[in-house]
Amino acid sequence: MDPRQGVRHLLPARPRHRDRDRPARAAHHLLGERRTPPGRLDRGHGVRGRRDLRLHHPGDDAPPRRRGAHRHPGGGGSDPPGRPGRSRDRTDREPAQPGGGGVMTVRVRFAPSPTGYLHVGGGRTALYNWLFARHHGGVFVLRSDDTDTERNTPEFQADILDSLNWLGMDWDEGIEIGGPHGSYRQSHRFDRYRAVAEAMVAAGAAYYDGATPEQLEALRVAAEAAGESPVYDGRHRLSAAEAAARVAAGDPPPVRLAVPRPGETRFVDVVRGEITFNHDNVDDFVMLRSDGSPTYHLASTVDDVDYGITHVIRGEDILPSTPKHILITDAMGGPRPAYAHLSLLNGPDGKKLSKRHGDTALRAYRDAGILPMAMLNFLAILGWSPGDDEEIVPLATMIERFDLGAVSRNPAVFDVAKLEWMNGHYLRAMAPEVFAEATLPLVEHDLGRPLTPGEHAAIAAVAPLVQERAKRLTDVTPQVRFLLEGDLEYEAASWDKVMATAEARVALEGAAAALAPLASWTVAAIEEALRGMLAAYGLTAGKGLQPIRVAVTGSAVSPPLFESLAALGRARTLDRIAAATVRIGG
RNA sequence: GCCCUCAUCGUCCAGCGGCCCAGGACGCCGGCCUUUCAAGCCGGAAACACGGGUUCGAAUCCCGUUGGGGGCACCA
Repeated sequence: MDPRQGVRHLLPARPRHRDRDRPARAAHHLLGERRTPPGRLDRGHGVRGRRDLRLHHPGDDAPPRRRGAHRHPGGGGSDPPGRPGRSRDRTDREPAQPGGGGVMTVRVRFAPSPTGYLHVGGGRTALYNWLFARHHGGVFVLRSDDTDTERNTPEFQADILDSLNWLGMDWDEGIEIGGPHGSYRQSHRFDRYRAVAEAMVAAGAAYYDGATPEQLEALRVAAEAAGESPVYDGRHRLSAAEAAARVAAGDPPPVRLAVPRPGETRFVDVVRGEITFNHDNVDDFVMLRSDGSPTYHLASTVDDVDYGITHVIRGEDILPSTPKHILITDAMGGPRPAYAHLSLLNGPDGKKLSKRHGDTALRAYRDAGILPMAMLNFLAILGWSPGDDEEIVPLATMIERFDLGAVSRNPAVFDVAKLEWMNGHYLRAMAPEVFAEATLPLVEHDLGRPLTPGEHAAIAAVAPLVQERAKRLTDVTPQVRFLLEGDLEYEAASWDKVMATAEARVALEGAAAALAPLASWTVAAIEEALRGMLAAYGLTAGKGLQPIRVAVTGSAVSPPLFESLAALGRARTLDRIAAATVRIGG
């Protein structure tokens, strides 16, 4: 981060004025020039439809309104005539450039903290941001919210990048690739956050606090007993002199935001509509810790302002923190971004998705043979619908139709069964060569050794048949195991069920006799020989072929038999039939 | 405890006051096809949480109840 930017934004403070709702407003004029006149950016409202998409709120100058009109259709906010009655009239058909103002580029960000593997919920949040940016021709920023130096690891950082790349999402600015705003790592911007916090103190929007943990705890207990919200109201705030004394004594106090009370923060959430928070329930939270490091609220908000983020699309878990972010944004004099809070993902029991429900990390699905496009598609329609009844949605269609206003408000259950169905669909849609190419290395990996040329050829031969039968890439190895060199293992249940029949011995001996003299070892020849054998002995295909299948593949479930035998080769086929015959007898 | 939020089949989504005794998808059940298993095709069971309003008319609007989810740190 360019340190000078901080200086430019942090001109001397002016006396705070008395607007109780927005005490920090004075800082508008201190912390940098106001970008666009209010109202200008608000032109994006020529939209109607399901939900409002506010490209920008005018901030303090005009109350949110559109959503209300929508929610109360009778309330006078009727749609303009001449609009097609299409129910799916998307709200953000309107381009990112509001009519009257200058060009406004949509800028969104995904800002994970590298404290764990990127999980599916994070992936979905990233995807919705990405789709929104691509839909509007905007900018997708990848930021690293790595202020928690204790818990961050390079491994997790790398995993986030890997997972995003795996899904095929690219970013226009951010970590790894840089951009006009510096390193995009919060850990590199502590000076900037501190400067903002100090400027806010100077402007009266924040203060140094002297409350001890014990005092805080006592307040919390008292509030709970009184049936009130456990919010700290700044009663132990320090005077400038006291704060200076603490600093001098080597015991610097933390900086808290001065939440104006009474007061309220109201905003229009793009997916949820109008939301109001009474400041009696908003804490004077710590922005800057006593060690000078920023908390999430400060760092994230400062970055959103500094990076010119226009739409903050994130998980619903941060919805209750939004008034804090708005208060800081206002104090900085930045235009408020539009907020969109996505509902969270749950496990099958309706509880927050966790390891307890199975895999949560994207990486785990990748390792378990899920195709990136399947995961992407699945995540996309988990909480959003492209508008028709299609479930398989090409990427281009997603981008074309993606609409934040049409995103579901319901928490969604992450349904692995549906993911697998979708994965099977994408697996089958692959070109056979591509499938084989993707699959063979995986088989080698499972085996822990390279395939011999013979095995390679045999597996490649049946790959298209396996392709139709796989739900995941990892389903392949078990299905082609019988083609590997070495002894065959019989699956016990299959053997017991099939080989106990009276037809088993007949079929095996008949097959050996029919196959041994074959002139050419082809699928067609094998089929002809075996069907002839069935007819000769009066066996149905079901009865007569299953023993051969078990003898040769070890299981009652396998790729189609004739092709399997062809791939296996005559010698090994006959060996296995002979071995099985002996085994029955013995 | 306090605050926010959500509420249509088991699950995801459609539904934006009459087109809905509610539509699609996954899953489930049955059938067809068939050399097993898949795939595919056909068919079936399966939901507007509850109670009040508003309205000629409500799954759709309002209020309440109940239930679910989230948040309430010098974590993010």
